[in-house]
Amino acid sequence: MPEKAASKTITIADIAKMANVSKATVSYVINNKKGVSLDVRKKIQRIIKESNYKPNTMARALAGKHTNSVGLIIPDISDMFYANIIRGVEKASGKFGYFLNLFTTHANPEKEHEVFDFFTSSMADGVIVMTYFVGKEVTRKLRQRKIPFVFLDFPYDDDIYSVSVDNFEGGFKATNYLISLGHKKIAFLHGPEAARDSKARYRGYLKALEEHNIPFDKDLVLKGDFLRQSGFKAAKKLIDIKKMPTALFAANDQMALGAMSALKKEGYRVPEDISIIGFDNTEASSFSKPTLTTIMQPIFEMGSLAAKTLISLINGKTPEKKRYLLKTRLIERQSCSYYNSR
Amino acid sequence: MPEKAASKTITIADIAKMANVSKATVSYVINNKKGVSLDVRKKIQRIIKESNYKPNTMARALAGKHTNSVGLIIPDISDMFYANIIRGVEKASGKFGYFLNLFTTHANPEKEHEVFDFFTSSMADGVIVMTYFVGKEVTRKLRQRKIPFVFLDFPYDDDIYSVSVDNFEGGFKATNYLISLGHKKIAFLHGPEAARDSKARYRGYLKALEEHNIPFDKDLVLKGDFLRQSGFKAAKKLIDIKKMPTALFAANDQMALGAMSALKKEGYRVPEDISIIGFDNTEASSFSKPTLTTIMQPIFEMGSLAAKTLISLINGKTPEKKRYLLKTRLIERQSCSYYNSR
DNA sequence: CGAAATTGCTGAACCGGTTAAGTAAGAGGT
DNA sequence: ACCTCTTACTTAACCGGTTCAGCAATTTCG
Repeated sequence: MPEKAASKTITIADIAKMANVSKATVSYVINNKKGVSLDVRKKIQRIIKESNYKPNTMARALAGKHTNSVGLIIPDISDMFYANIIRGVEKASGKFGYFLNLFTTHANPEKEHEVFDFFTSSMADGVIVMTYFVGKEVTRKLRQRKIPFVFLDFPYDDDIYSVSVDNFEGGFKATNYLISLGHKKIAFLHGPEAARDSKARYRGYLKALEEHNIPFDKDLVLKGDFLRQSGFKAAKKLIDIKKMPTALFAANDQMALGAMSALKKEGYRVPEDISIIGFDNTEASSFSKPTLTTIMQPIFEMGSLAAKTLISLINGKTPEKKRYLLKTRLIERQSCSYYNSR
Repeated sequence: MPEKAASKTITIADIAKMANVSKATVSYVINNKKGVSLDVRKKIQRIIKESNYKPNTMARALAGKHTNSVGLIIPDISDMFYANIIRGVEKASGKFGYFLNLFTTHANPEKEHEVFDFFTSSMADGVIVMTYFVGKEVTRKLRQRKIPFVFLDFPYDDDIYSVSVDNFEGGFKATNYLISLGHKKIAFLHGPEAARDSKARYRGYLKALEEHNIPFDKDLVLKGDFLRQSGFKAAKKLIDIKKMPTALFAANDQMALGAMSALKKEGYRVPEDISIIGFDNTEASSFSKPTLTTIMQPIFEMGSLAAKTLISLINGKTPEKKRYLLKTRLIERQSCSYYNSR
C-alpha cells in the first residue's frame, strides 16, 4: 500500500468551517437544493471555488445512492464495431453528466461473472450490457440488485429494455435494392449458424423475394462463417454448380469481399457480370476494387440510444418503448449495377 | 409479526451477525488479513458465499483508500489506434485485478478539465493520460492530489513516467530496410508540422541515410498532413520535378496509400519502379494492391505496459525506468522490392 | 394580534466498509 | 508460578459525504 501523504485533501467539513456553516448547508449548496439563502449560498460557492474543492465521488456515492456513471459491458474492443458502441455510449452519457465505466469480458464466462458482481456491488448507477453469455442468471442478478440495465444488440426478452439493429430490415433493404436494379437471381451467403443477426438478415432476404414474387431457389443459399475465406469458397461453389446468380448478398462485408476476389479471379466482372452487396460497412469495404456496396449499421446511434434509455431509467422515468430496433442504411458504392440482360 | 424484509442489500454487518462475529473480523477475512482462526475464517467464507455477499465498492474505496480501478484518459476512440490502447490497458489491468475507467476528452479542453477534476476527487487509484492539451497544469493537479499517473505516447518530461513508441527507431528501421534493398534515392513524406511522431520518424530517416553515407537530397523531402490526399499530391509533385526516387517512405499509411494510387495512376509500377513503405500498419495497408509494407507500432503493448507501470506505482513500487520507448516492428508486404538498376 | 406556515440553518444519524487500539485467553519462557 | 508474548477477536472511530428531524426566526393570514 502506498504511503499515505500528509497533505490533507480538503473536505466538505473544511468548507463548512471556512463559511461558518454546517456541513449540511454546504451539501445543499453543492447539490443545488433549496433552503439556503442567496447570501450564504453565494458565499459558500465562492469559498468552494477559491479553495478548488471537489466533493469526493466515493463518499457521495456511498451516502447518496448514485455514482453518476454508467457501466458498459462488452465482449471486447478489438474492432470498430465495439469502438463505435463505446463512442456512442460515452457521448450520450457525457451529455447528461454521466461518466463511463468500461468493462470487457473477453468473451470469457468467468470474467463475465466477475464483472457483473462488480457492478452488482454498486459502482455504476446503471449498466449497458452486451455479452455472449447473457442468461436468465444475469438478468436475475441485475434485477435483484435493482440496478437499471439495457441490453445492446440483443433483443433478449420482451420485458427488458434493449437496443438493437434491425437486421431483418437490413436484409430486406439489401435484397430490395438488388431487386430494384432488376436482379432476380440473387444468392444469399449465410454467416455462422449460431449468428442471430445473420439469420435475421436472411429472413429479410426471403421476405423481399416473396414480396416481389421472385421464386426462392435453395441452390442460391450458401453457408459461410463471416470470415473472408468462406466468401471465397462460396463463390467458387456457385461457379461450380453452374447456376450463376446475377447478384450476391453476403451477410457481412468480409465474406462479400472474399466472394468478390474469387469471382474476379475466375474472370467475372463486378458489377457488370455480378452485383455484390455486403453488410456492416467495414472500413475495408471502401477500399476494395470495386468498392463494396453495403448496409451500414447505426452502431454509434445504438450506443447513444442505449445510454439515453439507461439514463432515463436511472432517473426513474419509464421510456416508452422497451425494445428499440434501429434502421440500417444502404451505402451505395460500385459493386452493384443494373442487371444486364445481354 | 410481519418480518419486514424490504429486500435490503446485504452488508458486512449482516454477515457479521450471521457468523456471530464483529464486522471487523469479517473485513479481515474479506481482505485476507491474518488474525482470524482457520475455523472462523472458513465459517465466514462459507456464509459469504452462501449469501452471495459482495462488499460495496464505494464503501471500500471511501474507508480504505483504493478503488481497484485505473483511469484511462484518451482523446477519442474513433480508430483502431485508441481501441488497441484500451485493449492493452484493460487486459493488463484486469490481470492485476484492476478495473478500467474510461474517459474520453473529445479533444476538448473543457471536457478535459472536467475529467481531471473527476479523477482528482478519487475515483481511480491511478490514471493513464493520453491527451492533446497536456500541460504543466494537469501534471501539477495530479501531483498535488498525489495520484499516480503515467503518460501515454507523450514522452513529456524526464521526471514523469511515460510509455511511448520509439518513432525515431521506427523511421530508422523503415529507411534502413529500403537501403538494405539497395535503394539510395529515398524520398520522405512528412506528416503535419506539429506532429511530434512524424518528426521523430524523419530524424530516424536522416540518421539511416547518414549511417550509410547516402547524401541527403532535400528535394526528396515532401510535406504532407497524414491524410491520404496529401500523399497523392506529394507523389504527383515527385513526378513533376522529374527527380523520381526509387523508394518512398511515408510517415503514415494513409499517405503511403495515397502516393501509391497516384503513382500507379501515372503508370509507375509498385514495387518494380518504386518501393513504398508506410507507418502504422493500419487495416487498409493489408488491402491495398500491392499490399503495403509498413512499420507496426506496438500499440497494445503500449497500453498494457502503461497499465503495468501504473499499477506498480499504485502499489508503492518505483519502476526502474521513467520513460519507456517501445520498439516498432517491420511488416514486410508487397510494396517494397530490391532496387532494380536495370 | 395570535396561530400557522415558511424559511434558513444545524445536529446527528447514516451509508458500508477499514483499521487502530484494546482485551481476554492461551502459549512460552524461566 | 509469574510474567510476557501471541493470537483471536471486539469496540469504536473514521472515511466524506447526504438527509431527516428539529428549532428559531420570520412571514403569512384568518
